[in-house]
Amino acid sequence: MEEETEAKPFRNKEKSKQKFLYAVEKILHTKGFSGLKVNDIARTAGLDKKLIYNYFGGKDGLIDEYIRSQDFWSNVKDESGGALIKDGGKKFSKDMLLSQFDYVFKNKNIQKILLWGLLDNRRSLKKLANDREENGARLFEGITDPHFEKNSKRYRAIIALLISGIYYLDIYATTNDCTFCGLDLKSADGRSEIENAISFLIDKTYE
Amino acid sequence: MEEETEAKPFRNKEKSKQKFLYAVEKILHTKGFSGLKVNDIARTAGLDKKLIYNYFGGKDGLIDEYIRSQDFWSNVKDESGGALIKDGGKKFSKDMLLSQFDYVFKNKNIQKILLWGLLDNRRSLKKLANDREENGARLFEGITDPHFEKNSKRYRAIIALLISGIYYLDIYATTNDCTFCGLDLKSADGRSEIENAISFLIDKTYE
DNA sequence: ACAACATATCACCAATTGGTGATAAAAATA
DNA sequence: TATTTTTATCACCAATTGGTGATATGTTGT
Repeated sequence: MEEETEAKPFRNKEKSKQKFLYAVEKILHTKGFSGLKVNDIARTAGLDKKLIYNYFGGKDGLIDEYIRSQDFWSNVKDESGGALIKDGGKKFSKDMLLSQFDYVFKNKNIQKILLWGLLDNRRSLKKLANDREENGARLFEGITDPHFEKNSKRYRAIIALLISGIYYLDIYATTNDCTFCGLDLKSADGRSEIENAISFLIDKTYE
Repeated sequence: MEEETEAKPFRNKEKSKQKFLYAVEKILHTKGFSGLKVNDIARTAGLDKKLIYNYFGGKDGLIDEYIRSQDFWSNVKDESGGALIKDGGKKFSKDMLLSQFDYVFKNKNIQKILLWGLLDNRRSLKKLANDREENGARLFEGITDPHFEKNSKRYRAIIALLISGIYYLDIYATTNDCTFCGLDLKSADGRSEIENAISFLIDKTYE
């Protein structure tokens, strides 16, 4: 059934590296952090563990490369072309928060990496944090800081609280069956309630 | 120097159990979750690991008991004696959130346990979650639900977001040097900015 | 004193961990 | 073809993991 063109080599370094990266993802998804053992990773990838040392310098190097391969902020884009500056970034903020709430809930890999950022502080995780900060800087310095003037820092604090709350609730909803403040964060009903709250708070902030 | 009364027995089951619980805390504090190995725990406690199996049934039992020993919500009390119902729980909500922001930041053990709630879902962690839910239920059902009526669920969602945000930011601040939304969450300045935001959002919610 | 019991230690186990040098097999090059 | 380089496997290592039965030592009651 799977007749491959024999032209491309059977042994392929890049393909093998990809297999390892995918193995990390798979184990992370099924067993969590504690399941990330070199032996397991190699077995999952269907390759010898020695290659992990040859190609990535060890388990840490492999994990670092996996983290770097996840492009977290790719879904947050300013699609309106700068026309929204007039509202002080209100619509952009709201859209960004709501899309993050949905994105992080669906993307379990990102959840794991966010958790990593709370457990460890690897070098590779700092790249992610810096990405977030740089991404935010564009919004803050360019749009909201001028709009809120004296209260610009309070606005940053509000966004920090909401982003963090969104992360936490999404991760909590995934690993936990329990409700949070009486809301079922897995149900469409509970989630739309959170969305309403986000929208409401942004509206009030811009009043 | 340490002349102890020879009356109390040198071998003491309860004292030994306490040593194990303290060892868990110590390791959690220094090495984190991954350092919690039976051998290390026993060595840290200065006792034989066999006792962990005798007294707690194993590592999991020990950890469960450690988690149960942490009384999370002890610091959240309604000290006003019901006189604050007239304001719809506004002051209580604000005080509760602000004190949690401070408490979780200072209490690193609680941070670890909160993280645990996002990683695992142990039985013992559900007790904590239930405590939080029951604690919240008193506030919601008794005070804020009647006050907000139709919007009672939105209020719950707002509190959920703020509590979660507070947890995340506190944990983030502890394990990370980086800023969050341009705010230094370790500095008094950055933290008071968050406090202002919490206060501001609650005010707006009650408007 | 003695036994009976609770408390704690020890020696040892199999399985798994991270890690490496020698070697095989495939590809590229000549 | 023969040679060299890259890619991958294998066998093996020491250290650590969780776990237990036999044993020692302290404590209590008679």
